[in-house]
Amino acid sequence: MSFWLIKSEPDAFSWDEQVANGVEPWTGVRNYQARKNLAAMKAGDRAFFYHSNVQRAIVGVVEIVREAYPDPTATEGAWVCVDVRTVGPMPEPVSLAQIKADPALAELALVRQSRLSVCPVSAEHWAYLCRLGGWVEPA
DNA sequence: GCCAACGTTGGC
DNA sequence: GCCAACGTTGGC
Repeated sequence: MSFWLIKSEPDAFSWDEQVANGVEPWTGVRNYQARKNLAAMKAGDRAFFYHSNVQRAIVGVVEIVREAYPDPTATEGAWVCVDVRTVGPMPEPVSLAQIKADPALAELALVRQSRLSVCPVSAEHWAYLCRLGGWVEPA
């Protein structure tokens, strides 16, 4: 299983909307590196849901339930999307400031390449971030 | 609102 | 194929 981090501007699509919708097509990615990451996702992989721009924090966890398929919102070009399902909220959202201040997270793609909207997360970083956020597996 | 980083486009 | 101009993203 692989781990990821996906970004959304809360003004465009927020965690609250993700929770309300349950399963959501993750569309609108128009960057080749991000597309490569989307295409590498497998059903059952997990991703952090990150709020960019106004909140700048990991606010929840989602699971990939449908692997890459053509993005219906793309009017040109071979862009793809995946479907993600809400797993649960981070009990204590992990802020970007907190991540940047932590030497153990210096190698995180989120930090190294701030503009990439779909980033891989190593298993070690995943476990570490889950601890920081007080993540508990839902029953 | 500003600016830095970075991706894309287009002229040569 | 290089590089300048420009657009977009995202942190501050």
